[in-house]
Formats: sequence, C-alpha cells, structure tokens
Amino acid sequence: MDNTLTQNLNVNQLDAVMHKDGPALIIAGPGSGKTRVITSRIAWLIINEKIPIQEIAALTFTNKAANEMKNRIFHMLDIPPIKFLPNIGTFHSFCAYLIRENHNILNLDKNFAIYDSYDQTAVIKRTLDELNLDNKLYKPRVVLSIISGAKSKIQNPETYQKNISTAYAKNIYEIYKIYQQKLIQSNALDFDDLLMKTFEMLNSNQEISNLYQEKYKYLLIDEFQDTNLIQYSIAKLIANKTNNIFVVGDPDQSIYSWRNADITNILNFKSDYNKSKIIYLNKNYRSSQNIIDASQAIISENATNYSRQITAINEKGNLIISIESYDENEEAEIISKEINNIISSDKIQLKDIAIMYRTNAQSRAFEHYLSSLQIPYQLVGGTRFYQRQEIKDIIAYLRLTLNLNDDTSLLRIINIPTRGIGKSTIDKIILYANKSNISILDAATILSDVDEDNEISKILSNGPKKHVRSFLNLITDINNKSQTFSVEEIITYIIDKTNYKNYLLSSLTNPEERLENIEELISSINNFESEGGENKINLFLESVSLINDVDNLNDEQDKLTLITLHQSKGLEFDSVFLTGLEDGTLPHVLSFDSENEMEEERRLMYVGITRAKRRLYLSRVFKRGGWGKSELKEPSRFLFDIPNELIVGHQVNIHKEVKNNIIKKKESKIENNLPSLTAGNKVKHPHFGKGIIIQIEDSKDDFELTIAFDENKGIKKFLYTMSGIVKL
DNA sequence: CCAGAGAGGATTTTT
DNA sequence: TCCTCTCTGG
Ligand SMILES: Nc1ncnc2c1ncn2[C@@H]1O[C@H](COP(=O)(O)OP(=O)(O)OP(=O)(O)O)[C@@H](O)[C@H]1O
Repeated sequence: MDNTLTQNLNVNQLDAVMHKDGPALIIAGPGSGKTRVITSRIAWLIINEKIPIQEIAALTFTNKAANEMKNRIFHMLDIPPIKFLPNIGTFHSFCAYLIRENHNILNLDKNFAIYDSYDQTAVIKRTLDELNLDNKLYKPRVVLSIISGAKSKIQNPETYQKNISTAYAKNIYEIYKIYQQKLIQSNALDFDDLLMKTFEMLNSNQEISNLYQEKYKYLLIDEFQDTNLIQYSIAKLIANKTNNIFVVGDPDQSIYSWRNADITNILNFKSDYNKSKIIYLNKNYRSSQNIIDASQAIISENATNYSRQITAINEKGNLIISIESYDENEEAEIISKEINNIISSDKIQLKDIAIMYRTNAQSRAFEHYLSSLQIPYQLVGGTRFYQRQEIKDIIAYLRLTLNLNDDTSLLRIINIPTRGIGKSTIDKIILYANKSNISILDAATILSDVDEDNEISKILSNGPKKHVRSFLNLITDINNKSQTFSVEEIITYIIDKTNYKNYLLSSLTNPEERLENIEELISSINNFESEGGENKINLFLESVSLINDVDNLNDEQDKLTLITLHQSKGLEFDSVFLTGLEDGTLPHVLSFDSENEMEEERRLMYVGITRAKRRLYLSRVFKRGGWGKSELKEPSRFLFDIPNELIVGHQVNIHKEVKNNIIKKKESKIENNLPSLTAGNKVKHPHFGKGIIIQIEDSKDDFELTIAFDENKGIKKFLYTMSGIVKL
C-alpha cells in the first residue's frame, strides 16, 4: 500500500481510513484529523479497493471543504484535477445534481431556478398579498423559517397540516401550500426543496433509488453533527444497499441547530446501524497545549457535554492574550496594531491570521482600521456579492433566458430600469395571473394584447399596455439573442438594451462601485469552469445560488481573514483573534433565555478557540455601540471558565461570584421585562384557551401581547399584566 | 407613473 | 444604524 497515504496517520486514524465495508461512526474533537481521515479514506478506497472516484459520494458542509478535499485527493492520487465531480460536494449541490439528472421524473424543466432567501421572501410576500394576510402578523422571515423547519423534518404542506392546531399555524399551512404552488409555477426550487425533492425521488421511485444505491458504493459524510433529519434520511436511502456509510463529526462543534441541524442524528446512527464501528480520535494536532486546555475548560461546563477529553500533541506554547478595550473602535485599533506587530516580529503572514466575531456587523470597525493601516484583508460573509442589487438585477435577466416562468425574476426587473410599468399595472397583472393560474409573463402577454376587444383587454389601459408590450419584446429579443450569444455577450446586450448603466448613474447610490461589480460578474462567468457547452449559464446560475462566501476564501493572496465564528468551522489559522467576548455579544442576547441556545453559544466559543494553532487572543470591550445608542458591557460569562494561569493581559476577575452576578443580573433583567415570553411561544389564556404569541410590543409599564388562539377564536391583543396569560 | 422624503420598525448565526 | 414601506407633489 502507498506510504504517502498512511505515513501521516496515527493508529486510530488508520483504523478509520482502512475500515472495511459496513457502517462507521467517527467521533472526534477539533483538530484531531477528521478531515484528514475522510480525505485519506477516499484515496485509500480508490487506490486499494479500486473503487472509481465517481462511485464514492462524499458530502461536506461547505463547497470550500469539498474543493480542498478534491484537490488533496487529486494530489494524493497524482492525477490531473477532474473538473466536474458532483459526487463530492455539499448536500445541496449533490442533490441539485441528482435533481438535474432526473428532472423529467420530477416534472421539472431542466433549467429550473434555485431561489435564494431574497427570492423566497418575494414569493412569500406575493403569497401573503394573495391570501390577504397581514405581513406584520405573518412576517416573511418567520414564515420562511417555519416552512424551512417543516421541510427539514420532511413535512410537505399536507403532512405539516396534520401536526398543527392553532389558527395561526393553519394560516401558515395555507401560505406554505400556495408558496409551493408558486415555486412549481415558476419552475423553481428553494434550498430545502433540493433536499425534499431528492428525498421524495429516492423514497418513492424504486428504479431511481436502485440506480444510485448501486452507483454510490461508498458514502462519506463530514460534519455529521450539523446535518438535519432530511439530510440523514437521504444518506440512509443512498446507503441502503451497501450499508457503506461512514460519518464523521463532533457533537461539541454542533453550531447550526437554529438551522434545524439535529445532533440526535448521531444517536440515531448508533441505533440505526447497531453493528456500526465506532472510532474515537482524541489527539489534537493543531493547537498548543494551552489553547487546548482553555478549550476544554470552556466546553466541559456544558451540561450536555459530549466530548471526551482531547489531548494536545503540541507543547504548551504561548499564553493566551486577553485584551479589554474601551469600545469597538479601540478594539479594532489595538488589534490592527497588534497584527502589524506580529507580522513584523514573527515569521507569520497575514493569511495565517483571522479575526473572528459573532455577528457580521462587528466587522465594520475592523474594516475601517485595517484600511487605514493599509492591512489587506478578505471579508467573509456580510452582504454577499451575489445578493447585491445590481447583481441580482442582471442575474434576474439571465435567469429569464433559461426559464420564462421564473415569476420572481420577472417581477424583479419588470420595471427596472423604470419603464413606465407602475405598481397598479403590476398588481393587475399579478391578480390576473393568480386567477388564471398562469405565469406572470403569460398574464402580461394577454393583458397587453391590443387586437382583442373584450373584458380582459380592458383591464389595462393603452398607455401601460404599450409599456408592457415593449418590455415583453425586450425579453423576447434578449432570449432570441441568448440562443447564439456567449454569456458575456448576453450580459453586455442586456445592459445595452435596457440602458442599465444610465439607470445606475441616475438612480442608485455608488454607481461606480456597482459598475465594477457588474464587470466582476462578467469576469467570474468567464472564469467559470464546468463541463462547458450549452449548460454553462445553467450551471453558473446554480453555483451562484449554492456557493458561499467562505468557498471563495483563498490563501494564495496574503490577506488577513475577517470571519464569523459560524463560518470559521473547519478552518485553522496560526493566530486567531476572538473578538466581542462580552455578555450579550457572545453569548448573544437572544440566547439568554434558552438553555439550549446558551449551550450552543458556548460551543461557538469552543469552535473559535480551537481554530488557533499557536496564538490566541481574547478580546472584549467595555462599551459597545448598538444601533444609535451604545451599551456598557460585561465580560462574557465564558471567559470566567478559563484558568487564570493560561492567560496574560487584561484578565477577568476569576471569582465565580463575579460571573454569577453577571448571569443573575441578566436573568433578573429578563424577569423584569417579561416572563421570558417571545413570539412563537405557546400560551394559555383563562378565557380563550390555548394560543400562540405572534407579537410583543412595549407599552407603558407593561407589554402588549398579540395572541392567535386556536380554532376560530381569532387574534386578540392583551396587556400582559392584566391578561392572566401563562406560558405552556 | 415616479422620485424623493420621512416615518417606523427591526436588529444572530447561513446551505 | 440601516432598511423598508408609505405618502406626497409633480
Ligand atoms: N496524524 C497526524 N499527524 C500530523 N498532523 C496531523 C495528523 N492528523 C491531522 N493533522 C493535522 O492537524 C490539523 C487538523 O486536522 P483536520 O483539519 O483534519 O482536523 P479536524 O478534526 O477536521 O478538525 P476540526 O474538527 O477542528 O475542523 C491539520 O493541520 C492536519 O494537517
């Protein structure tokens, strides 16, 4: 067997890599080589078991992880990179591939669109309008997260309906139903549908499931602790024949439960595959002993602490440096200067350093100071490139060249740039489309027809009709050209014909920057590598929806990384600055009144600490600006759990009482405010019975609760202290 | 129909 | 603070 493959593995890792057939569960702490094991195992299967790479499905959490895995495998095998390898990727991209391959069976056109959260919100808003529901009561964000929750538990509208009782939930069901109809009408899928459709297809179509069960002889899943029920169910279906399912995860690094990731998948795995081999890896190769000691001190405080002790193979190393600054500006200033110091005194480069934080908004101060000190950085996350207004506009035009039923894209640009099609015209078109169950484009075509003379033809008057017709001609023209043009030519044509530049310059802020963004869009399409051919736009648009910001992190350029703790999962840096370690920032305020969420915040801190190889900085401020006002902050409760002897600098007072006071203060604040009620809670009213809180508003010395009651008792408002409401 | 002003509401993490 | 929605006057 090939040395290079095995020489860098310890005994347990080897055991996992060379595991024979059958299920295996690898539970392992941070930096213990989980990713290395998965990668080596794939190479081992290919080299020793002679399994073709196309017959191994390896699913990761991010595209970046998948790409790194692929590159390392190509390197290990010493073969040139294979460009199209959809069987190694994220769950979502893998599912998108399976769906594309079988679009006929699913009654989808092959050029289906994938809707991102903006598109989803637009569909929900239209749905609410159609159902005449108030979007203050049914907030699109909330509705979408309920729908997404249902989908990740494999509930379609009908199965969702079976488990509900409140009037509020019944309306959610109505919304869910219409929302799905609109997606179908638009030949579009949302993120969760990629999983739903794949599950349905594998679950109900024997022929298809046989096909893939035979094709994918080995299935490997990374970051298993952050998979949800539907993902695990898809995995079980694929591995149904061979039982060759190999999952790797760390329950203590589970940080996506708010996105329905479900740690019980790990427990269920043990019972679903009771013959499963279980391997624990407990040596940390990444970090210094001090860093690991601090991480263990943090995580061991969790009541549901899954971890086995991990031990660092590295030396004690540097002490952890603790910094308290006055406010976020000083924090950014001190850290920026410190970064300048360490890159000039130490041998490390900017790309070995990361600044991490809980919320994207915290990056602002850093960006400001880093620019002023001319320290190059790459910001991960935030407003993503493909979500910018001008980019979404162009993408909407592009999507229409593939899919004229894409109502959301059509409505997005029907009056962009403004072309005399105003709200009332659009409303009439939408109404007619809804009534007749046809696409917006078809409705617009019918309503703008001049030759007819009947009721329908009177819906729009002549002025608007003319504008709509010229818009439709524009779309037809672009689509005709798209048959023969290259992608770059199509975009140029769109910009040209719509006078988009003019619109940017006259109507939007920062037109120069936006023009540059469009240039960048064109060049990223040109660089886009795929099987090529006619599929190019299609695959490009798919990647636009599925590819994330971290995926573009590159370490070829020597730049500092600014990143959220969530996105840092799986990465490693020589030096890490964990910032904003205040109670209210990390742990975030919104997790104060939930034990589970508080534990997840702690895991987030744990993930952050364990990203660092040699240097770790823990930074907090005394005062942090929120929106408009600024607040005094106390050190994060987590800081008190790290032994003093591991730390130099501005230490927190280690006395447990201080920590307890901080926690108590927060708790009593919540109590004075409200009995930890939030929207979505189930409550009981002495007179009206059970219901769900849909809104809480401040009201002098009291709180006004808006509650939706079961059955047909409707929606009512109460003052909290007068209502006799109790939480269920 | 359109643009711009002003009010008001909401603020975590993202495939 | 920033984004979204609504209103107003042209
Ligand atoms: N047997 C080994 N010998 C030397 N170095 C190793 C060994 N195993 C792993 N490493 C190194 O340890 C570091 C962490 O490995 P890897 O990223 O695979 O861990 P992980 O378990 O996936 O971590 P995490 O869960 O924290 O993302 C990497 O730099 C890797 O190269």
